[in-house]
Amino acid sequence: MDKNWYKNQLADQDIRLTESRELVLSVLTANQQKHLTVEEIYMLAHGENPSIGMATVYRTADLLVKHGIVQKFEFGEGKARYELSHRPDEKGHHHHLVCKKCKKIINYDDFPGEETAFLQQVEEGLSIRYGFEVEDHIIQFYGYCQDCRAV
Amino acid sequence: MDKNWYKNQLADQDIRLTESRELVLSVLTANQQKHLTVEEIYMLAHGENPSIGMATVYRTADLLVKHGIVQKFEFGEGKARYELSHRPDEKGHHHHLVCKKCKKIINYDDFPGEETAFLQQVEEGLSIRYGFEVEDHIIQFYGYCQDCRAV
DNA sequence: ATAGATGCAAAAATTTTGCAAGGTG
DNA sequence: CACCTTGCAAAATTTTTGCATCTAT
Repeated sequence: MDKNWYKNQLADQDIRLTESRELVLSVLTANQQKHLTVEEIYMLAHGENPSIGMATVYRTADLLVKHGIVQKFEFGEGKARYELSHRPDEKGHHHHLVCKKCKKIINYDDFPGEETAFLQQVEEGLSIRYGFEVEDHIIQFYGYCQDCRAV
Repeated sequence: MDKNWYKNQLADQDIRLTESRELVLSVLTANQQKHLTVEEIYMLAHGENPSIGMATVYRTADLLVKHGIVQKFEFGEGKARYELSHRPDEKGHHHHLVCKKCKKIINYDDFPGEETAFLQQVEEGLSIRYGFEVEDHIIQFYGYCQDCRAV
């Protein structure tokens, strides 16, 4: 991925490119498979540039979510996690498995065909029946991972 | 639904049937389509029996979630919501649409065929490829509702 | 009788906000 | 230069916990 891929996206949406925002985006870009918490983003960003504050990370994350650049997830831990967004047809698009015992979060991306078919049907139906225009979705499976299931 | 349907479920899982738990379950039973917050459950329960405390509602909700009787949802509001669980093939099973503008949460349950097929394939695949045993899933669509889309 | 459940209040943890100062287009 | 953004600290919110008391089995 281009090191500065987000500059156009930001400019196009009238989001000022500030040092903090670049920093948050670079942290998320370097950890795309990791669903980071605000605290984790803050620590990583702070390591690069200690002048950044926690509130800015919260505000930046919200802003990027609102503009569709970042996706917010919650896994019942009492805090949110963030990842760069990937469209369903893009490389990098994935969903999550959450282990109820060890709380591990596993990414998976193995069912593109089935998912596309399912989503297409659902989104079409929602548009027709509810007048609802889907922009995004979250699919999570809860259960027991290989390690915890064995016990 | 039988007024006391949960008594057996609780007994079978060695959960003591206390007044508070009965109260929380009766509130959830009476509001099955409503994804209540803890505070809302507390207010309704407290109206019936003022001796119940907030901490008990938190503890009871957790307990019921752990035993699969209740499902916990998060919609990015900074607080959790709870509903009685319904298996995918059960009447009452539904998913949620969340409007990004007005924050309305809409239930939908009209895609049993597509969903069943999709879930079956995915859950089977997850079991084979990841050794992950699925117990539950969350599917949410984010976008704009009829009212907010119009603007 | 005994292990488990409850209420209350205090504490913890996460997220939000006000405001003066600084940065971006 | 006007407006937006930031950092800091304080505040607000939600959730968790300790402990003495009570309760279900």
